[in-house]
Amino acid sequence: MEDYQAVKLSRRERQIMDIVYQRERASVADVLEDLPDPPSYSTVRALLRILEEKGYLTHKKDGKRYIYRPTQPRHQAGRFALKQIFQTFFDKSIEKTVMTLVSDANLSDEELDRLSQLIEQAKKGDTSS
Amino acid sequence: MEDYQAVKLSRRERQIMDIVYQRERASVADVLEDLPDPPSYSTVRALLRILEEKGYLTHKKDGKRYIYRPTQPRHQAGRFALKQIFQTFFDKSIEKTVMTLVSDANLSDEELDRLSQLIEQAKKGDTSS
DNA sequence: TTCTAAATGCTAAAATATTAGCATATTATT
DNA sequence: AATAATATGCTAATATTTTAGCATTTAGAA
Repeated sequence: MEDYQAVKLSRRERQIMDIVYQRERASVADVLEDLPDPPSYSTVRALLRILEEKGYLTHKKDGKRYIYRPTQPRHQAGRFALKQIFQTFFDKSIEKTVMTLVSDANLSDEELDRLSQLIEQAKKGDTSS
Repeated sequence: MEDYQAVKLSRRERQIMDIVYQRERASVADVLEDLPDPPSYSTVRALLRILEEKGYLTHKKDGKRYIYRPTQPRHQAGRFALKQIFQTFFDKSIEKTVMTLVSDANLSDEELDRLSQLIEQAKKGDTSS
């Protein structure tokens, strides 16, 4: 099967990773604030510590508190996550995935223009694999 | 926070839901086959039963064995999952998400043409929100 | 510098998820 | 209709996750 990062994570761990990725960096209080069915402060601290032990997060001190960040770059993690999605829900088809996104999105004209450009580039550009 | 379906699922439950969505429908043996770090047959049965109790799956009999299917349509679940992804990793921007997909995809010319068409339609079509 | 508020370190309890195994049922074959 | 092979039903043990609480540290204000 797929060797997707989040496969290994427990429920709370995933929730927390999502929050930290969304915020790019987060204190314990930040995470607690965003967590559904919020547990106690020490619970969050414990989970952040575990995620750091497992190598998914690092922290640095900011004043007297810790600020956590993902170790894996956001963009890279996003790609992994997308891969998982289109494999699972869209017959492994990136085209179908994009179709769904664009159809649902109600993008602005500017956004659509930029996408057109990108696609034109792709058509001309690399025919490589 | 987000009320995303998978938020509630345990690690194994998610793995199994992914497999069933990927296959559209699956027997116990199918699931076992695709599961990373495969557990025992009865383990898989137990988890499928639990997922059915929770309402995520149904089964019907096929000969003497059960075939499980998701209760929520695949496409709908896919949309939810995509939403989660672009909120978490792409600044809530569908455009950025599509950009990443298209850039990484190496789509064929036909696929790119179809996407162009879709975008053209979107430009003309609904200006609504 | 002392004090206070607010943070982390650590450990162990409680809850939940994961697993295996034995009993029973079902289907197809002989 | 008896049998063998292959399913499921159920229950209880084990492992992991999730949690709280007490001890300690830290940074800044008085």
